Amino acid sequence: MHTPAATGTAAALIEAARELFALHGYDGASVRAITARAGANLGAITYHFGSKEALYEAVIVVAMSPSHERLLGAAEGDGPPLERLEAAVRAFFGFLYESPELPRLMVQQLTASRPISEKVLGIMRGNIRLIASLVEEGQKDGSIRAGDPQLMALSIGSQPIWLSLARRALQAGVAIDQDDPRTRAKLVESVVGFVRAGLAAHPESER
Amino acid sequence: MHTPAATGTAAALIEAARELFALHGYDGASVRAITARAGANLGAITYHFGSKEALYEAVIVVAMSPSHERLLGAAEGDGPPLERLEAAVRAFFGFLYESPELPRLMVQQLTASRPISEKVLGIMRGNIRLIASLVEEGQKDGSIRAGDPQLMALSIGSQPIWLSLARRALQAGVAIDQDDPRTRAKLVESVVGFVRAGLAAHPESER
DNA sequence: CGGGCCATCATACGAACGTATGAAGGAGGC
DNA sequence: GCCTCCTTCATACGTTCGTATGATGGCCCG
Repeated sequence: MHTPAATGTAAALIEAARELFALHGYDGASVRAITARAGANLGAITYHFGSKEALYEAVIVVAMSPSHERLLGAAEGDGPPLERLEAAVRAFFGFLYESPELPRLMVQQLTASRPISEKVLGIMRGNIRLIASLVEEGQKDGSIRAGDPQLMALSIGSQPIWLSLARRALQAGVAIDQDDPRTRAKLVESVVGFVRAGLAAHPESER
Repeated sequence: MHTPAATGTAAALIEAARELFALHGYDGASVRAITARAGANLGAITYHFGSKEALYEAVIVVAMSPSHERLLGAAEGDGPPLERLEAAVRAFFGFLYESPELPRLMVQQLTASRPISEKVLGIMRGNIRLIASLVEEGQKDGSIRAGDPQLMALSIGSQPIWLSLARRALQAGVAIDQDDPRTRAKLVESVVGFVRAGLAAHPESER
């Protein structure tokens, strides 16, 4: 019933909630902790959003929304589809690096018991379609091998998402520290190379 | 301090906890709900495991442990490394299909704020090393292109894990229903094809 | 200047949480 | 038959949860 938009307090609540939801999960992030971090009163969530649940929905929609524009920005251009796909992978990595909380929020939505928000599904669908259409374009001009474009898009998207999700585990488990720019660049380029090789129709030697 | 092993009640608690933790997260699954589902008394968790936290640790270790043996079973053999890698991908998919709760439990561990259990890290590390060593073998005999084997292993593993995690979202969002065996087989084979293409050194035509 | 409105505040309420406690049950050894 | 130990049981404790309530503050418009 509320459309709180972006007053100072509401925006601060969304930001604090994004951090705490990502860190501790929906149930693990208490209304008291969120309002305290936002510098707001305990009743602020109820007042601005109606309930904790509604705040969560607002948080994830706000966090996911920019991803599609980022992908779009990387995908447009006049280069060959394969190159634009590589740019999209790099852009997606970049976006996830800037929004490290997003994969955690997404995965909570995907694995929770309640139904997935229609807005979240819509954004996800749009991103998959965008990548799939690039693949299709490459298949038409012969630069990308045959195969279901949608499934290929999923193979592509899996890698940035999961590698961002597992950041802490990779650091602790196999000493891959994505906070180090050089390490991160290596990782990104490895994935880009894997995607390029996985898609390319002609087995031309690379680089 | 307890080493509960597998008495009836303790095993039932682990099973019920695995289901509820996967469904609702650590904080979302209450001790009361778990014990009720296991048909045990409210105090059973404290008695057998000492605390809810210790039960959680037991659950995830028990769930992850078989994965390494499954991968090992698929990876050994005398075929070419690329074929054994494909078998490993298929086996990993199969394992995740039989243990749909596992990715959810894993991702909770990876994204929570508390440190990741050393046992979980150990199993993960073992799986990555196994795949990486297969890649390395293929690079030595020239069948797999150059590149960091560990990073390539991460690209490979990302796909089964994330696609299992996103199962519900893929069903609701892009109508890919992994419960349908034919759909699932298509998905698995698409990933296997992507991995093969992503690794292969010689661009020989496939199939 | 005064009344209306929106935002923030302290505080309270009932419910659910994880854990602690001590009694009751029940099979096995002497 | 009784004593012992392991397990299960009902119940209670203190804490924290999300939300509700009514008072208080400050700004704008008439």
